[in-house]
Parts: sequence; structure tokens; C-alpha cells
Amino acid sequence: MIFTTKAEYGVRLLVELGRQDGVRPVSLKAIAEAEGLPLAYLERIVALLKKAGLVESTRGAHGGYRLTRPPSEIHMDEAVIALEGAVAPMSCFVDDSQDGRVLCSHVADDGQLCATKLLWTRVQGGVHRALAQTTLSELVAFSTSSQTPIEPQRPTVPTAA
Amino acid sequence: MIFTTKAEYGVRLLVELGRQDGVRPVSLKAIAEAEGLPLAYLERIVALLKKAGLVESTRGAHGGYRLTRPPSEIHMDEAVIALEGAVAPMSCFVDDSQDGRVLCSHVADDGQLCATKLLWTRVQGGVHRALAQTTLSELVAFSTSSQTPIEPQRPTVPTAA
DNA sequence: GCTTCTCCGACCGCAGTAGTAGGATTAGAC
DNA sequence: GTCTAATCCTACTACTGCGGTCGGAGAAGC
Repeated sequence: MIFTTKAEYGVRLLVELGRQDGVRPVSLKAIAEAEGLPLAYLERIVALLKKAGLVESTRGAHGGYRLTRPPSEIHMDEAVIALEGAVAPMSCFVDDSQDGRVLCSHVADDGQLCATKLLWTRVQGGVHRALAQTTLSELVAFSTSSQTPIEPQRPTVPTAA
Repeated sequence: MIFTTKAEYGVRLLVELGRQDGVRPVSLKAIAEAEGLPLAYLERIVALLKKAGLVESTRGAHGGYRLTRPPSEIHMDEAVIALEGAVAPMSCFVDDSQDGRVLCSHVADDGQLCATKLLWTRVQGGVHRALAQTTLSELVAFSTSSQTPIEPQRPTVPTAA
């Protein structure tokens, strides 16, 4: 399995936020009920997104979460890395982003090449590319095609604000 | 983490086999020593490769394992799937290869779309493409550039054959 | 000062990974 | 025909991390 439920739930949370107008915050409780996810667990997940600057929070009554940017500017590599940590194919796979080198911890320092390094590098590239090419707005559009937004609490203001 | 040590060790095992002449079998013990891997654990891993038809075994003294095909004809998607099982981005992600549909177990049967389905589908595609495009012979060439083959038991034939 | 939210840390059961142990079976060598 | 080197097979185990819960403390609207 590549991703855990952290990524799954976190992305679904972002999609729910992306379906809203983005003006008033949405409570986690509403999202948890709409998606059928455990509220207490979602709290910990959304904290990751907040730390990464993807969402912002408003405390107190009528508080909740909001996206900090329009969905079209949120690429999923950012989101998934915030949720899962760096996406590495293998535990020995440390991406040293300073010089682009990839190190394997089990290989001695004598410059030996790890036979699998080439393969894992390509896999990681494939994953990263797929994530970076997908924006939140795409996912919102994909899901909205068959579902209606939660918390339709502003009937007087059109959603196309 | 995408892959476990099963994939790591299994691929390294295949690379070791690919560096040999392919005529006489190589014992697991020799590979375990060359790669610094636990022999008993390797036994279970190589069983997966054998079941998938990637290697064949010879029992008894001077027995061991051999590739069933030349390394250039072994694509890594085959190997990794044999080692890890199907590569799915998410536990709810079942690839129904009959009609190409992708199902999410947590979505009810009313045709609702899972918001993350699009994303995981792209990621899986990226991983599979990276694996399928890499052949064992590439990995062998990559690793041989700095290492010498194990079991140099045919000194009459130069390694640069 | 209620209620409704976010926030935060501690806790816990479970499953799967990584690895071990011990033996049965097969086949070449002497 | 035994010895030995190898594959084969199953059961067992320590450990880690995932998924989830619980309880409570702060913040803000009514």
C-alpha cells in the first residue's frame, strides 16, 4: 500500500472544503458526518494540513476550516506530502534535495551503487509527477459531478460568488 | 513507504542472478553473503519469484537458482507484483481488470464517485509505468558499473564478455 | 456563562513486517 | 550408501506503525 488513510481522509477533507464557497469556515463535524469519517481522527489529520499552510482555522462557535488558496492552486503533491510525509518508495531511500542525490542507508560510503536505486528513483518520480499534475479543483469537479455540497446554509447567496 | 523489504531484497536477488552467466545455478547462501541479507528470509522471498515463474531452482548439492529468461526480458512490474502483491495506492483500491473499472469499497453501490479515485488512479498509473519501463538488464548494468560479480568461479572467461 | 468549535496529548488494540528456528526433502560426491 | 550441500516448508515471535479513542483545555459567538 502506498498511502495510509491519512492521505485518503485528508484529501477527502480538502475536497469537501474545495466544494464550499471558501468564505465562511466549515466545521470538522460537518465534514466528518458528510464523509462518514471519525471526527477525533480527522482533527489530527487536519492539523497536518494546517501546519503545511493549506488550510486555516477559526476557533470558537461557528468556527471551522477554510482553504488558504483557491483549489486550482493547490497541487496534490503538497497535500499528500503534508499528510504522509515524504513519499519514499523504500525506508532506505532518503532524498537529499540539496544536490539531488539519493542515498541508501545500507550501502557503505565507498561509493558503491545500490542496484535498486535506479528503480526506486523512477517509481518515486512517477508518483510525484502524478500528484503534482493533479490539482484540488480537478478532484472537486470529479466528485461534484454526482454529489451535492454539504452545509447548504446560505440559500440567499449564489455559490458562483 | 511504498514497498517493503520484500521488494528490495527480491530485486537485489534478481540483480545478482542477472549478473551471472545464467547457466549454472547460484545458491542463496552466496547471494545472502554477497548482499548481506538474512538467508532464511531470502528463502521465503525467492519462493515468491519462483511461483511467479521468474526463477527456477535446482535442489541438492551445487543447486541454486537461475533466471528463466534473459534479464532484458524481465520487466520490473512483474517482479515487484510477484514480491509485493498488487501495487495499490490505497487499501480500498481494487483494480477490476476485467472492465478496467476501479472500485472503492467504502463507497456505496449507488454509483457515487469517490473524490480521491481520480488521484489514486493517476498515482497507480505512474508507479506501474515506472516499473514496466525498467528491465532487469538495466539494473544489472547500473550495479555492475561499480561492483564485481559474486561467485567468480569461471576465471577463464573474462567478465567483459 | 452557556454552547460550539478548535486544539492537544496520552493512550490502546490490531495487523503486518522482518526475521528466526527447526526440520523435511532432494541430489551430487566420495 | 552415507555425507553434505542445497532447496523447501511451517510455525513462531518481537516490534513497529496505523487507525482510532478519550479527556480535557482554550477561544469565540449568543
